[in-house]
Amino acid sequence: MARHLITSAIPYINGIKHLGNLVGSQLPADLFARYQRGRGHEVLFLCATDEHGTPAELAAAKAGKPVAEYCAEMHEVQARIAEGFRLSFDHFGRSSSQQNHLLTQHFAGVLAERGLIREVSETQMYSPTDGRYLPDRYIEGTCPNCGFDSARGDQCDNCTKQLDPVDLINPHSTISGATDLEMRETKHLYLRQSAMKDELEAWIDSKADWPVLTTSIAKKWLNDGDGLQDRGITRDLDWGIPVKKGADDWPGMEGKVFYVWFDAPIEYIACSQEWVDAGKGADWERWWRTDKGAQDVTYTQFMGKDNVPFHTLSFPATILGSGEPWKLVDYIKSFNYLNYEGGQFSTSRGRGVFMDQALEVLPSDYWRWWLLSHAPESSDSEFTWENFQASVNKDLADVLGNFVSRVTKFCRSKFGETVPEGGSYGPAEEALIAEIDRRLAAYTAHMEAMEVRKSAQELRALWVAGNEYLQSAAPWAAFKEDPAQAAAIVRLSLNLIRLYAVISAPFIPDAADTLCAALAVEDRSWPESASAALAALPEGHAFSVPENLFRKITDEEREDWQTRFAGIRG
RNA sequence: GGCGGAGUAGCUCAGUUGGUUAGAGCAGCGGAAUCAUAAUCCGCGUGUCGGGGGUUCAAGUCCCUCCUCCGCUACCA
Repeated sequence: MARHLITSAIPYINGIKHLGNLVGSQLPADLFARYQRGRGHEVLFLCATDEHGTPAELAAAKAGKPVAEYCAEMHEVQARIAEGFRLSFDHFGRSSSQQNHLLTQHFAGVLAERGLIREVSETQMYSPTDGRYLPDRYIEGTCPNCGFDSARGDQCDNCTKQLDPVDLINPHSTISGATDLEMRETKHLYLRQSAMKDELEAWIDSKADWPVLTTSIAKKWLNDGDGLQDRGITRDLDWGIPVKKGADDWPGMEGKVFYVWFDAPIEYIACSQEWVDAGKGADWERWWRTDKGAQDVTYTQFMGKDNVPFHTLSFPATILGSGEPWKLVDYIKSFNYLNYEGGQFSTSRGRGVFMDQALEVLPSDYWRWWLLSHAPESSDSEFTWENFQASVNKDLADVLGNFVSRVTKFCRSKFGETVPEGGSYGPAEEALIAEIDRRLAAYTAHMEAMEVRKSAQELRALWVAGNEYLQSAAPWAAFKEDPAQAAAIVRLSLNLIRLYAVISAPFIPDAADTLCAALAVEDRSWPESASAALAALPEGHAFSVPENLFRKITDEEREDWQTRFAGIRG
């Protein structure tokens, strides 16, 4: 039995994510986790909320709540929505957990001991009005290069020139509008990634099977300009993990916290400790420590392309730099972006469909199917309501749902609610079984390779094969001449439904559960061969006709949703 | 500007190491069937493979060049 450690990029705490975020990390990770569990492998699937940083503090302030309270509430909100989408995390943790505090401080201490952290004194914009240091992009002013009047402190959106906040003319805080900004000297810790460049590059180069998107981004950062740069891993903030050297204070770093992108990936590990402490597991080290049982673990990470640098470089630098036997990622599956009706999803402008809204409109299976079958793997892809309506109606309601309906109802009317006896399989049945065998192997191979769209395509083809068979076998015609023959056709078709339930579960878990319950299916193990799998329901096995699996989206609904989600949510 | 991705049928997309008349799903048109959620099944494709040039017996596929869109560009996360 193989062992799979699977993590999804952890969503940021300040608000509910849109469907683009979902399809870029959590959803494909869940697909893979469900598939591997279905195959009978041992899986630990982890996700968490990423809770630190300036945006979290500002969102809490805007909500008029202490940041700890705000994060706790938003964590609950995101956890409930994740359940709504049937994201099967073994644990949904928090980067603000006590476990992550200790582990992050541990890593910092070890890295310092090994000479991989240096202290840097630098100047940083401070806003007395806001009472905080401001990240570069929270400062706006006039671009000294092109005169654009809302250039951000890090880069001008108009002329794309990279800037330093001190270059801006008439700089002001985007939080308060305050103009009384001043440069203050402050000390920060930098992770000496540059010292690890060769080691990281050799590691990346050894990953020939990774998606081009993943390796090209990593190599760009490794070799761009002067090569991999050291990275600041602390911030002057109140909310975060206090800077400590292991269990000891860090002289000169009082009142500072670690930067979110230092502690967020470490939460992947801490999350497994939370999982144990929550009573859900017994041993986290056998997943993470190669000296304590993790040497046979396959670790796969899922993320959007914007997260790739942190997962290919910063986090591995932390792991490798520690010199300790932590499990490194084996495969990074990265995704492009999902666009919305000709533009981008926009959190700030409320453009597009957000996870909570999606569930208000339709059950999760509809969304899971569309999003996964259109996952932005090779390039950015686009959500349109028209495509969504057409795909869901055709694939789920017509091809799969109707197949279940016509088979079970025909059986009930002619033979009752038990798998009918009699008749035998002929050439048509053998041809079907051969086709299912072939397609099942292709489907399994695509799932194994995390080829999400191709998997969906092949799964759909398996559903279609059932309709083709049924149409040509025509049990409704056979019944008049040779009821035993009709019985054999129906028996095979009912077994097809059972097979569909089992293999479709990673995509549409609720429908799979409904089918398994209706057909009284006990054994949901992944089929190795079609002939065995299609004999699982024996003659005389009792079942019940399920409600229609999927309803259709009407034109009126589609039009209504199109206008409702065009912008400015709420 | 730099780096990366993309540009293939009305729409969404496949097209391994260059090799017969460039494919799938949807939509559209015609037909079959009537078990079923008016669902299903069968048949139907004259596409400048973004433009131009080149290599080759042979290019969607390799090289050069140009155009368009998108992402990243290290202090948002």
